[in-house]
Amino acid sequence: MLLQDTLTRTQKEIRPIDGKTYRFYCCGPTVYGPAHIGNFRTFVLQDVFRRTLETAGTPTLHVRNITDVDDKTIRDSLAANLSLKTFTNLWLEKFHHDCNALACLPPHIEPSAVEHIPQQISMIQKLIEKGHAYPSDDGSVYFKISSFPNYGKLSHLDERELDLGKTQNARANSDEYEKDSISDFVLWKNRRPEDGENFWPSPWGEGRPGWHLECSAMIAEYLGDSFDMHSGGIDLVFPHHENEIAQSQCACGGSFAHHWFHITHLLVDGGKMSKSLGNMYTLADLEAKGFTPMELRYTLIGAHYRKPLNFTLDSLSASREALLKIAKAAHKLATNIGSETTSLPSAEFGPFLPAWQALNDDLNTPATLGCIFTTLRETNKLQGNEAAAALAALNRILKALGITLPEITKETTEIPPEIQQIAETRWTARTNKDWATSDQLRDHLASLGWAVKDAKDTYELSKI
RNA sequence: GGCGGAGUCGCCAAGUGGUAAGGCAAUGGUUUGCAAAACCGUCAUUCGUGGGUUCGAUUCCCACCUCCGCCUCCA
Repeated sequence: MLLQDTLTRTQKEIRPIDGKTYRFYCCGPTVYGPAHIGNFRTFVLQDVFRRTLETAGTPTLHVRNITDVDDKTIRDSLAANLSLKTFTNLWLEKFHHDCNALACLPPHIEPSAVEHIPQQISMIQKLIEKGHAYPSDDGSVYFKISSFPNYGKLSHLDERELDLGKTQNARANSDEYEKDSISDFVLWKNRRPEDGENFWPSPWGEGRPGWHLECSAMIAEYLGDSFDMHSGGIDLVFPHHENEIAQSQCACGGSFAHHWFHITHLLVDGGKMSKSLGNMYTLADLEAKGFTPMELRYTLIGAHYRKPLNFTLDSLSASREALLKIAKAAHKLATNIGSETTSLPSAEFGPFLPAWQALNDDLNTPATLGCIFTTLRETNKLQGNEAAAALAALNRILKALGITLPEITKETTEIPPEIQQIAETRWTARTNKDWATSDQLRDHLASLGWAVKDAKDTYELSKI
């Protein structure tokens, strides 16, 4: 498959370096609160990427960290009067629940930052030894950007005019950590009162690791100095990923990530999602409004990953109908297969080849969905083996997208006897062409929360 | 200010130097006593504005307008 690479700004073929397993790292959540739909856009797209590779027959090694020690987790755990571990576990559990509901495959390795502090300390030591980092008087350690000429390649710093002077003044006025150059970033933070009991011993005194370092240390541990891909939200390009490159290449050598895959942020109602605007949705929020996780997933893959996705509640309703439409078409195919089908489901994409090609063309999920509907119209009349092949192909595509279809078989809900009684009475009236009574009873049923649909020789009751 | 992105039907959203996918909504028909459901159709001479290049541009170039994101923590 072809995929855009942030560093080179070109589309590159996705192929494992070692020719076997595609090994990639995703920046995971900071577990200090519920993940919102913006977070999940990133995780869902990464999941589609992985599923597409695996569908094509390439095994993957998916590593995604948990950031469970940083400013926010410490601040909020103290505010909640819980230990850091207890606090972050709470949100980690919630995160796993949401991921599962959204059909995101669990990463093969999910390292916790707080459990890799020794690795982080040894990486800092290596950086100091090689002259890429320096301790300050207060016991913090900084990365020396001037020691890494390649700094800024990913975010194309040379093309930007970073007003470092302005930033410097702002920092100088606050009693922030000391550093030689304003752009130097912290690797190890000295112990401070507001950290409570959350500090660890180090050669530079008690303190805790800097955020950027966590990922570098865990990557070195599980993927080594060179691996296939690094992925995350677009906001992480600078400075987070830039800093990771600097730390990792200086400490370990190697080429670090061969491909950078960044997912653009989603917008809500055309603007930024924020708590103050009240449009920061979590999965639980949407479920409370009656939507399903799958409807959210469908919505999240409804726009190309490099374009802003304008999320609205209406789009969730549209997704619901669209999913239903696919489900009905799939059901029709299944019905059309009949009993005389002899061919085994093939591994080919058959009539759904255009959909598969779109997916492999820079992960164009919206085009893929479009192709599915177009093809579905043509497969509508297929029978027997052809229907079987089409259905198998459709299922392969849906699996790559991580989409599961809603049940369209009639749910056998319990019908209360009194409701059944009214319906019977109405049916009798209807059979006698007593339309007035029939319609009146239909309205009555509706007011009781039941819809009645007439067929030729029978009727159907369903809850509204 | 710098960097990056976006402006395509009421909404969401692909795409392309050769005459605009798809979904939702809407709407017509078949069906129905009427509905609902289902099925079959219809639905952008037009792609922010103004120029330019071209046989031809929505697609390339220039200018402008509007919007969004980043440059501090952020998926």
